[in-house]
Amino acid sequence: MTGKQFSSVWLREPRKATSPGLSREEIVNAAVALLDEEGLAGLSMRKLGAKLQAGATSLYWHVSHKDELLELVYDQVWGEMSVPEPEEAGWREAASALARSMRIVMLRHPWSADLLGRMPALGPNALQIADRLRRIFISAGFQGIDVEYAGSALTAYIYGMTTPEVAWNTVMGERQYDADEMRAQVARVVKDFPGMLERINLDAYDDPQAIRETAFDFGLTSVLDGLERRLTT
Amino acid sequence: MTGKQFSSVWLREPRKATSPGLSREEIVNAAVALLDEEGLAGLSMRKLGAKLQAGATSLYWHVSHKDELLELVYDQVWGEMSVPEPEEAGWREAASALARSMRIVMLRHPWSADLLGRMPALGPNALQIADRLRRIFISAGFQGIDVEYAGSALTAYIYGMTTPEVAWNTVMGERQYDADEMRAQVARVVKDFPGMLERINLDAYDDPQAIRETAFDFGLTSVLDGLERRLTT
DNA sequence: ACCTGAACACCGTTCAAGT
DNA sequence: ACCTGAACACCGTTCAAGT
Repeated sequence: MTGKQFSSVWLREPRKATSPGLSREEIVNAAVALLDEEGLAGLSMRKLGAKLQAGATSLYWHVSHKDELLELVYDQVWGEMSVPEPEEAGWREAASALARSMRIVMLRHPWSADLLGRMPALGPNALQIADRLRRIFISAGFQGIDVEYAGSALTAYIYGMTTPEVAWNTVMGERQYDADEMRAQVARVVKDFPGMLERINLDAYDDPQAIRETAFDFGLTSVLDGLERRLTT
Repeated sequence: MTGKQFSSVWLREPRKATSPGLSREEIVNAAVALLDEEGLAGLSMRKLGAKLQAGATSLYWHVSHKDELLELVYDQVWGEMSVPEPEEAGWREAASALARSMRIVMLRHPWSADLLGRMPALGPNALQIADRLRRIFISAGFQGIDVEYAGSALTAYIYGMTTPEVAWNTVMGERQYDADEMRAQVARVVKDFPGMLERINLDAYDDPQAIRETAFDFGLTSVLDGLERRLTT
């Protein structure tokens, strides 16, 4: 309709990093802090302005709209991930490390789960990880476009798995629920599906932390095994 | 902080489905229509009220807040998915069908990608799919909590893969970009990573549709192979 | 039982104006 | 070059009041 042009902060020159006024770095750091404290819904241009002791609208000089700000903080998140050089560590080791690192960072910055997969990842940190990801599957022996397919499958698994975990933590963090009461409520709603009732008592509402980590590794091993199989056939 | 209680539309009795006034069904249908037209950001209580020829705040009688409305439309989406009975179709066939169906539905209702994995799925339709998912991996031979692990891995892959696809479509749908120009812009930003430059010309910006489907199937086969391997070791 | 309007406390963004 | 305040067009939600 409106004919909006494709745009990204990373496709235009940043404001000169000169001395006076707010720097991009200051803004991003304050934004990340605010996001960590109050979540994605808690980040408003007004609050961020206040945090920087500036007028709410001053930010629009450094950033053309809120989405650009989000692109900036998004890349900051990619910068927190650590992935070993695949040529040294071996591809499976590197892939596992990437997966676990991505999960940890998402759990540390719950709001990042809302950005992952929805926002162009063209920032320098994101590109660095993307390059390492590519080299992981190159060194595994994939060729041509399969390198990309394998990479997509891995990252899809990682954040597809971690997003619900983050959402769960967020809901649970706001109020400590009684495990038995939750079980009872879910049981009520699930009563028409007898097979699912048993399962409710299987998985512990009590220590989700450990279970979720096991679940993550279970799936990760499966994905890597499945990808490895593509190489031999 | 606020001590918010865990709550869900599905945990309390609905308003009586009596004759007068708005019905839950009317509301949900109108909401889905509005979402399809204008996306998640386009759904406001005010607009939905107007669409129903009602005051904006009338909705609060049927729904205690916007999140409950979203839970309702969310379950509607689950209702559009079709999964064969795993005991008849065989587990791999059923799993593939579920995956493809989920992807299609997400592409049809782009806003659903923003809800998946973030919202409790306790509605009747969601539970039905969850039950089928469970039976898929039961009939595959998984036992105990592994049934759940396998199910989580599969669904994580599906929406981890489809969410970026939906986001891409949304961005692209607003304006038709020139494929060559996009390539050039990405090339500029990626210039420090020589290995990635080649890749840009590999994957066609021209027919993403077909490529994305191939990518989806590639990863799906891998995930299923990897899960199958858990059974034999 | 169901709906209304006014009101409250917010949003992102634009823009003329200031220094 | 950088920042400001006022203003515009929105939000979700509450609540007293209506029928």
